[in-house]
Amino acid sequence: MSDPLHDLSGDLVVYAARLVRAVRRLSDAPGAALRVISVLDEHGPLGIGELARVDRCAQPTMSGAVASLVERGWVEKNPDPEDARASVVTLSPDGRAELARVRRINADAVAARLAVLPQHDLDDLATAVALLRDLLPTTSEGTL
Amino acid sequence: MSDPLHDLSGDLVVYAARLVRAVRRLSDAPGAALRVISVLDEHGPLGIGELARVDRCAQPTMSGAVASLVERGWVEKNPDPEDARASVVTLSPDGRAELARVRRINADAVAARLAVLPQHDLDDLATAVALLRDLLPTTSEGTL
DNA sequence: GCCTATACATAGGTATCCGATGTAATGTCG
DNA sequence: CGACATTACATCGGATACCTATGTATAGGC
Repeated sequence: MSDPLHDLSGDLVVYAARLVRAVRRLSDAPGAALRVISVLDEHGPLGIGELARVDRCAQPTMSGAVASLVERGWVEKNPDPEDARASVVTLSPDGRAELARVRRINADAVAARLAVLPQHDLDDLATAVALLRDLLPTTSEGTL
Repeated sequence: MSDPLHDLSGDLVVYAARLVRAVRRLSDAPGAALRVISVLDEHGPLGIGELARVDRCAQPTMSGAVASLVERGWVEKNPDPEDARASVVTLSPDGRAELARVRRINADAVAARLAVLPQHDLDDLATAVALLRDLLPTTSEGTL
């Protein structure tokens, strides 16, 4: 009855969720905002709809998220020169700095904790990161 | 300037967050409710305050979460026989069934995805799960 | 019997999401 | 070229999930 692959897959989600929840409290920046600027950092300037698809949220949600990011000065929103309906959202220097700040906070916490866990070495960490990264399709849409 | 431990630690959080976000959409159950019944499943009956500490949320938040769980029939809330101020929250059979259902959905998705990733074997998954699990202190309170 | 600490509940506010719906620009097709 | 569907967003109304501040009742020390 016990299927190791299945059981471990379930555990992976549970522990990943708890890690994320613990780390989120370390910085006061809203999670939704961080996700958006993180996506912009990786993909470059994108429209509202594309951002929503990549972030797996509805388009109105992304409209609101981008509006609040503009208020914070973390992104710029300009009309698309090639399509008067569309917008182009660009990461600003302040947004890039904020992203770096939060990532550093997260990394500090995880790295410090790992340093006192002798049973896990750098290879284990690299393995975990590669597995989590590969689990999510970048563009296509599977069940995940 | 590049520190592999630090960089990988940051990436771990980013990819874990994306995995969790992707998986959350697979079931329609509220995430807060699932976390609470998951904690009850592991720890057994707990009071409101203890639940809040374990789940890293404020006590009023947990009061509300438990109230909605009682409405759904997933937990029972009874007065603590040894302390008239306190309550004891207990996982119900329906709650246990819901927990199993969502865990199965999550595990199915992750396992299916891993099955088509030849570069990751069961050992890699076990390594990742162990690392994520050990990252979080069970009771004490570090920076994580 | 006080007085403080503890276990919750309530009130009020913010952030984050959703679906439904409206608007304006784009592309298509006869 | 004009009707029409499609696309890219914005707005609205509402739900959920958090928070802080504050109130209430019981417990326990002296």
